[in-house]
Amino acid sequence: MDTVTGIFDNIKAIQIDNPADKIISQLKQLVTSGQLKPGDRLPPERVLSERFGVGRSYVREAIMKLEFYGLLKTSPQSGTYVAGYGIKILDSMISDIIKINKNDFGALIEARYYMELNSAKLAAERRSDNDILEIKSAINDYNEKIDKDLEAVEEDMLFHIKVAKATKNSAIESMILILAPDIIRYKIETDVCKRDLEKMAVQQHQDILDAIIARDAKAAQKAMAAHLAKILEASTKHFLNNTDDLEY
Amino acid sequence: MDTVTGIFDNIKAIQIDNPADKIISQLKQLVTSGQLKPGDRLPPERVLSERFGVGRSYVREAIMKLEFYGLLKTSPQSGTYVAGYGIKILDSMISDIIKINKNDFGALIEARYYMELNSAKLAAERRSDNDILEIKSAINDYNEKIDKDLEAVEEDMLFHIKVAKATKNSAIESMILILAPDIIRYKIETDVCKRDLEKMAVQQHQDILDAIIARDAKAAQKAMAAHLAKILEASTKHFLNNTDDLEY
DNA sequence: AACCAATTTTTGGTCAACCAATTTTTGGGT
DNA sequence: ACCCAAAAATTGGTTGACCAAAAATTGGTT
Repeated sequence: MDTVTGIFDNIKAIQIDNPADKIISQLKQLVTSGQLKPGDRLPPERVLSERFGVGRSYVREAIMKLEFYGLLKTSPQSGTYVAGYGIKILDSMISDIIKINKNDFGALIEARYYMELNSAKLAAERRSDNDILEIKSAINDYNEKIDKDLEAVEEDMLFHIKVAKATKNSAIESMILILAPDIIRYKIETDVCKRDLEKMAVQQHQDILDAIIARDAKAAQKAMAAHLAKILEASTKHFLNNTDDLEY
Repeated sequence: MDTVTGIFDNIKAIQIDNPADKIISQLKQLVTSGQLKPGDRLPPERVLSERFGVGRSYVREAIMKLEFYGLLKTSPQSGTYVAGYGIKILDSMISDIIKINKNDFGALIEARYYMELNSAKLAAERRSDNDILEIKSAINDYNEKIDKDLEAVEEDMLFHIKVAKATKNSAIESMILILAPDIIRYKIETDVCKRDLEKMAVQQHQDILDAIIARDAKAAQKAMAAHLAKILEASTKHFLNNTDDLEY
């Protein structure tokens, strides 16, 4: 036995969590325990870092994260304040923030599916002429790749992003954007887009575009549903789903 | 003239943007100019901070942000790498990330509307018995506040969050969560929820719950649409909307 | 020439010190 | 007692320095 590493091999795995997330947990506890009430000012960053036994960087990171979700508001030379939301909702939201970005693919694909249905619908209602041009361009890029028998996952995603842009709703656009990378990763990893499916997509994209051009919201939604049906079906088997009813 | 401040009053206002966002812009330029190709390793943080003339903290903040959206991946003692996505989509996504979180309320409310319709539907399909209990509890909290003639914006939001939890889809839950604070702010600022609307909500919440208990997806969706109709209508006047078709 | 172990360098991770603006305290003047 | 300006303390903002781990280099052995 030249080394003793074998014994400790599976020790280090614990404590993988980001320090910032642990700080968020601690802050949550401060809120739930009543030590930190809505509207209160947080202790100074220095105090927090000392009390939590961690560098100030992590405290700031945690605060930034919480601020991103609207739970904290920090004013430059004044302090950081808790949103005036009420303890119950604060508690609930902090809990969810911690487990955010640990989504399973099934949930991601499904969320995207519903999001995109609405995206297509609203795009059809509100698209400008320039939107049409951009979507056409994205379709062309996709088709070129397919013609050359190349992978075109990103070009497909870009098409969807352009459609989302046409909705003129920045919130919806942002959401589809947030989902995009995971979707791409999923598609590539699971090879859910077989060659024949990609060929079919050429026509499906065109159908969606045609409906958007015609400002036919219902047709656009239906075409999008058809386009996404396969990937939804393949990825949400763990949900008790019934995809045959398409009227959302 | 005791002071000369008057002259400089409107000088400082420029340069309001977060330094991190400017770094993201610069990184975007590196990508578009071809100096940084997909899959490449970024220059070390120190180099970037020097080249951009800014502290390393901001570089790290920008990288963290980009990493959150899946565009970068940083490995502890190795380096930060660009996602292998293709220049066009990278460019498009970075652009959108910069303008994220600057959503107008109209977009927010609308996005939430569609999200919640699906939330209600999926909740009806997948709710557990415990979900029912939690939703009931949220409804009770809301009703108590209303009975006492108190504001109950947060309690209402909590109801919606509980419904979202019942979907068992963490992605959808997260999205509703992200939208929640802005919605609350909007409601409070615009006083869109008049007293009579809040009274109506008591019954509407119950309708939604009943549909969820009955596992009637369509009814749940419809009830949710009715519940959100007013606020949607009030906030999306700048969109050319037709809210009378409820089949999403 | 090829391989491998020891060493050096480079990397992101972490922390502590400094800065400017704000707020609070102080103390002299009225 | 009150007021107001000056100084001290406190705040988040910003920067640079140190750490351990990983990668690259080196140099000797086969």
